[in-house]
Amino acid sequence: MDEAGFLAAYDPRDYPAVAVTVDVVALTIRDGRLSVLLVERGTSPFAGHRALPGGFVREETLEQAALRELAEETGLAGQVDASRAEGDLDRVHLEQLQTYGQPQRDPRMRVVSVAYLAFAPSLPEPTAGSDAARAFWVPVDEAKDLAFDHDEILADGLERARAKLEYTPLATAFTGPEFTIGELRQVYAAVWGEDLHAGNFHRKVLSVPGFVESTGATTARGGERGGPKAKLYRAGDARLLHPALLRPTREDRVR
Amino acid sequence: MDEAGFLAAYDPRDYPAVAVTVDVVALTIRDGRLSVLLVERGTSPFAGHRALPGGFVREETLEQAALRELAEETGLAGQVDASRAEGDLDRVHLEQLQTYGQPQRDPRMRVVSVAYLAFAPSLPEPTAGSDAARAFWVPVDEAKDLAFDHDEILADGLERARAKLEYTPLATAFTGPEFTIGELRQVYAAVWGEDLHAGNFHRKVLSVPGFVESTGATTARGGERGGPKAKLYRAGDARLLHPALLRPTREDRVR
DNA sequence: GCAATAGTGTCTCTTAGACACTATGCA
DNA sequence: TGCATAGTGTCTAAGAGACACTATTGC
Repeated sequence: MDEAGFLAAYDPRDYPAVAVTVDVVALTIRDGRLSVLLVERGTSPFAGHRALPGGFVREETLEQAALRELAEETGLAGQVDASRAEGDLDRVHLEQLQTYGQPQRDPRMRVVSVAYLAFAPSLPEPTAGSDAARAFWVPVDEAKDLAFDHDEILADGLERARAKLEYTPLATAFTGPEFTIGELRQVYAAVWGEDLHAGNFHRKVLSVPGFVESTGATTARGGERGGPKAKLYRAGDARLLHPALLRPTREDRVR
Repeated sequence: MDEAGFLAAYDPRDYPAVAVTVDVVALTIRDGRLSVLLVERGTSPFAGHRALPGGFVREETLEQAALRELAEETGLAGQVDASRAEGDLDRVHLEQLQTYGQPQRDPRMRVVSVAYLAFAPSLPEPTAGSDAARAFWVPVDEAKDLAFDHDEILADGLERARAKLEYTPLATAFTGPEFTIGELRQVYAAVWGEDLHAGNFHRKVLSVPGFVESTGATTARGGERGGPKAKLYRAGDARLLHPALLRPTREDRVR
């Protein structure tokens, strides 16, 4: 940016207008399935198609714009709306994903969209009757034929999420503040789409420094279909997993 | 983006103007040191400061904009300028880094900048007398006090580059089309800032499927200070290294 | 000859993962 | 009682890294 001689004589009106938006790939786990937040479009283009929630960037940071869109669509409060007591969005992990700027990605005008990726614990269904009535969670394998280039954005978000579970403790962003090792394993299974060996997973998680720390408590009762009470853990202070928790090897991913 | 009711009534002139630029973190290895391409700013703000090369996005993709800026600043030809026979930029690896959009990052107006990261083999110094006379390569540990938020962008680019060498074969983007294992090791040493054990590195590189493939040839002569002729390799077909080539562990990176 | 580098051999320690097993608690 | 789950033990194979060593070449 800001090439010296260029900007000196620059007037924004000399250039075709470019709009900047944010789109959010918000992931959660509902009923054991990895799901993404979608909205239904009412107007052309792509009327009737589903799309990622998003909107124009105002006088705010890009991250604030993403949080604002997320709060508006889910009907949940966050830092953005201090008037509500409960800050459900406070526990949401938000990171920038990638920026999409193909000239024709929006048929109306040049729109550059900064995509964000959010990991959320299981949130209530957006309440009907609110502004967010048209937003809903959809299992990711049923989220196809989205508007614009949102199929591609979603695919990029999913790949990022799957990779991040390998070397960061972000799986805990999908759980409540306290969780069992079994719940954590179900997060990995849902995101990666494959079951993991319970015993080996258990030992592995406890052996990675700072991944989880014990609360000392256990669940009030065992599993619905039997089994002992499980110990409860909370997220540890590690920001990276060392050694990492690698996905089961797929040779075809390599080439 | 494209929130339905929102866009229907949208007029770009209703919103404060936002400019979109690209900035490029172009890395190469010169004299064994990891170096970044910088330009000197002639005008306010930050007159006299060094900055990353970049400029406004025109009617082109974001990636084309980054390639164009890189070609303009280095004076090297690429796909962008088909009139030149040699496409030195063809062998440059380019990927999107991140997008920076803090409202006050440019004091004049709202500028959202999409940063790109480039890995280049050792390129000739930008020729004096050309348009690119004010661009130059600077060892990364001497690239400080850059204009705008370019210190942060450079730091993010370096961290990305270091991480990418671990699990991708992109180190070969810093070498010529044919290289020795020793040259490859020097790339890793320069980017990571630490020496690697020659023997173990050698065996490791050859053991990763698809990282490198033998050309059958050897260097014409041994090293300048003695040693046998080394076998020559070219990049293999792997896009990911499996198993990865991890950096020497630093516990302090984890928390 | 000397120094530097290419490339290989070998040993140890850690980790991933398969498999087996015990203990607990719900229906 | 039967079954699912929590959690642990044990074995094997692979990989990282330390160290040693030989071979080849420039000076």
